Amino acid sequence: MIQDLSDWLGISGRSTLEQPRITLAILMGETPDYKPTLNLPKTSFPMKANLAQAEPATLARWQSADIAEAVASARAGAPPFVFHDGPPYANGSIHVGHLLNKVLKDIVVRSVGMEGRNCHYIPGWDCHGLPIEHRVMTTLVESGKAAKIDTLSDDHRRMAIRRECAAYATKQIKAQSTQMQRLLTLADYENPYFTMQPEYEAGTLEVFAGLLERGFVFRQLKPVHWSIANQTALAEAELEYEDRVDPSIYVDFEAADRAKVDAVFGVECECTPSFMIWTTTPWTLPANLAIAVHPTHHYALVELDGALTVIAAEMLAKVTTLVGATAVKSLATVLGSALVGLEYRHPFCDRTGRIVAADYVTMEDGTGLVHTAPGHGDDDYRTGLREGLEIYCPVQGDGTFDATVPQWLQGKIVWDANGLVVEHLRTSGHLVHALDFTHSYPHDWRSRTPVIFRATEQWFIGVDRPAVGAGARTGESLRSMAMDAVNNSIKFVPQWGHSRMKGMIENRPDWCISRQRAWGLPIPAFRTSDEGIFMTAASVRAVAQCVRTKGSDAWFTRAPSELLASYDAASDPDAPKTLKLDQLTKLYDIFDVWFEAGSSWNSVLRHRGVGFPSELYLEGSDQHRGWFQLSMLPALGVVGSAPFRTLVTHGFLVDRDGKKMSKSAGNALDVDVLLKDFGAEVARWWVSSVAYDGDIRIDLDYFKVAGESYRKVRNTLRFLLSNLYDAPSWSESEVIALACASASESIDGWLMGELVALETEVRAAYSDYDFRRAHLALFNFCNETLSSVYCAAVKDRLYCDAAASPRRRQTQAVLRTAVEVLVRLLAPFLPHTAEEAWMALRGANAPLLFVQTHLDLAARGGRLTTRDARWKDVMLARSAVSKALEGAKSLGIENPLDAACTLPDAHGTLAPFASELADLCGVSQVKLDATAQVVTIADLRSLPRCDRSWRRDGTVRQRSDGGMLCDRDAQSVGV
RNA sequence: GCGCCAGUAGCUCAGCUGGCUAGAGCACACCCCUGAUAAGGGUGAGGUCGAAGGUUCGAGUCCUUUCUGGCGCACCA
Repeated sequence: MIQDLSDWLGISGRSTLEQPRITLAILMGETPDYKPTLNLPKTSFPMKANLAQAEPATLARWQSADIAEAVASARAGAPPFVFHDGPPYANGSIHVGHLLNKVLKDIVVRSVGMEGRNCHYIPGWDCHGLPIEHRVMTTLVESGKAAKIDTLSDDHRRMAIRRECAAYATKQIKAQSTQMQRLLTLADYENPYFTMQPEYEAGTLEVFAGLLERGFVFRQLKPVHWSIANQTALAEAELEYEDRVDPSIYVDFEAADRAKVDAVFGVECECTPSFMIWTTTPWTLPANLAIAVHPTHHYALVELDGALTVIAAEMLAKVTTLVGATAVKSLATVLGSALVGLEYRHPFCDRTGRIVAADYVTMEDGTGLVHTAPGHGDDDYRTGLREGLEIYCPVQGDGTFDATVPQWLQGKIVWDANGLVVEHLRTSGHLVHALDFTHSYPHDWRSRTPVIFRATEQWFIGVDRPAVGAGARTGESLRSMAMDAVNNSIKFVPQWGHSRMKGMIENRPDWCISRQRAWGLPIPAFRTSDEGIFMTAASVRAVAQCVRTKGSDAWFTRAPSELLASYDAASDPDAPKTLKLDQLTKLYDIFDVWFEAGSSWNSVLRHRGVGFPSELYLEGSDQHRGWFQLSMLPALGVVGSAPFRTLVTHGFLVDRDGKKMSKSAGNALDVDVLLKDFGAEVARWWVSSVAYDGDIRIDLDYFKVAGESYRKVRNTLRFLLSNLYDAPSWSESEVIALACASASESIDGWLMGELVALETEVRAAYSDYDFRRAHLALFNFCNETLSSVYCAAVKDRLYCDAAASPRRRQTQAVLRTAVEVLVRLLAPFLPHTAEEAWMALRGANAPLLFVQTHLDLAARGGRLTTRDARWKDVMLARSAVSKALEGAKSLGIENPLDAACTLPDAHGTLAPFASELADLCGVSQVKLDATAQVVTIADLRSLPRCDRSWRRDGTVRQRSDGGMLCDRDAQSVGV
């Protein structure tokens, strides 16, 4: 609604449009140029961030000034915040997952530091293990060195490999460290921890000694992939799957007691029935101890060409066709569970086995009755453990049978045994059918020979064994302690981590901690002269002492007596009575790398005096099963409590379609490219914006978005800084006091209220690890509160008021306070940019931003600590004006300074703000009207425009210098 | 197959214990400014809330099933 100008002014009779005096200047056609008289913005803080070049410079400055050390000493006496880095594996270039993880951690380190806490963050690396050994071995094989190494003695061979691995790991760590520092992360990179450091290894052995002492450690048979050619256990990564032809045989196992089978099926058999099994590894039959059936599938007793056989009902047709049976008659059917407990006679070993139930039995291949040899299969092994069967493995390391099998098999190698077994079964009448079967079969990646599954002795940490001896929580098992910790003492962020980890702990099996490799920390066990095992808590501690100074290489280069130099059998209650140290020989199992990483709370937090427990562990959600759990179990066993109070997990990065990232799929983003194209700050800004608790989509486009948003924040900072070039050099407390003294009804007062709220909100979000919330609050504050509202409103007074006018100075005090607050709040996300702004504000010799703490305006702001609720109406009025102005454009009022507006103010709520409304709405004049219903716009284009402020506020007239100026500008210029 | 999680405008996300016409930012369209200018401002158009059932006076919000995707585990005798 547009009113006539004279109506609006309410001065229709008396015109303010006086005939201006015609000055000489105007006669001469000269208009004074007022631009030089304005206080236009000026700053050294550039609009263009140029991050790809500027960040490395900042980094170099930080490194040469050792800011990690500077921050540490500044916080020396402050309350500690213990935060512990989970060690990434020292292999390969860092990927975007590392970027996410390390930046999130750095945000914690820096935000906690800004709160004044002392956070000594030590970065770590996981160094041992198969991926490195595998990679090194591949190189050695390719270069032909492996053959030479193989000719060395065991200790020398292992040392040769270990030296290569250590060199490789060291190189990887160096490269990764550089990349992580390039992400502008703040950590003690001068003193990182590596799991291969001697002191670290000693710390790991101490943990192991503690577990041994509490009775959690035991040795037991377990099937592993075994290379006959190399006489070693192999890990999954060392296997290559190739097609292989094996005999596929169907075998009848005769029931031990006909009457019991009769009873189960409710029929009377005329001859002894059999259970038909299927296998493609006939050589494992000598180790058969059981037959597994599925408890809820149906099994039929059938007459097959005169013989009675039990077979899964579902498999009947398939099997009879295959074996070519002509007369098939099903006599009765029962559930698998009914068969459980029945016994059968082993076809060629003098013993009986029994039927057991197993859920993993499928109806895809075979007969639905699964040959079970606990010494030769993982499933079989678990079934065996559950059923209390012996983990029987008659096959020796060289692939031959021992003396426990029938004589015709003794000493035969398993591959020859296949044929022998088949022939034997054929002769004895147990073989129902045999054919060749081609399947994918694991092979040793080095010798290219097929591997076998063979039970070997391994070390375990039992999760259900009660703690024994003196110490915390005697009688409790690791599982029960872990359940207690998960349920009662650990805080999970996000919350669902609780149920996830609980489920995992409920189900986890005993922890197999031994590996048969060279690149790792040896399990310091010895073999005694009478073939026993010697390893006690005290002996492990003695070896730990040796390792502390000489490293774990000592195990390979020293004699047992040297390794046990500090061991005193007399004072070791667990020492075997007949112990003869000089007759010990070393065993060569190494620790699962998870055990090493899982001991970091001891090797790093306790040994280096950082503090225990850690306030926080922060890793990807895969670590619920990994590092979190495998750190918690040893700590519970040794200390009785978890090594962390809070677990924060982040999800995994997926591509824009939600698909997993992988190099092979070609959807992986290269960190170096991101840093080059966007800079670490934009990457960090993106990380801070992400909802990290679930899957995180990542794409170049999202970095573009983050870059835009970063620029917005940067430009807002720039605007603030650029209007402070001539501000008095207030001290921090002076400027805060001045800013906080802003009148509640002033734009400055409003901004101060918003600023206090922002500081409170962002700090709370940081402490909740809700970085996204902090990010959004900061962005909205810069984008909306500052850029769109405050800066726009305050421009006029900053540019046009006399430089030293109280009103302008007041606003400058608020601007300065806003920068002080923002720079601190932004520092955890954007350390480089925040510091850049900080130095633009305080000069290059300013004290280090990262040793500052938050201003804590809420505690210092007096009446501004809460927002003034009256501003809500003012802001509503402001947006109503925006809309009205939009409508006025069609009438030719395109520039808001050409407009005046009337605001309805029935209850006088706007009245106290009257003097600020024109600036706030960006128009030349505002009038309040108690009777108006809607905002109305008036066209001021026929009023003279101030040459300096471009406003048409009704006071514009020609001044002594010949220019058309409003009162305020005339005063500013002094005419 | 099992456990945990997610699925709301083109994109990233808010929507608490179920209740007015489902919100924000970005992107987009149109416009303004040219004294934050390889900047700044305004307005606007975008959604059958993965799908199907159910509970309820009423569901994006609760229950069941299902689809898609992620993490972890198990499995191929």
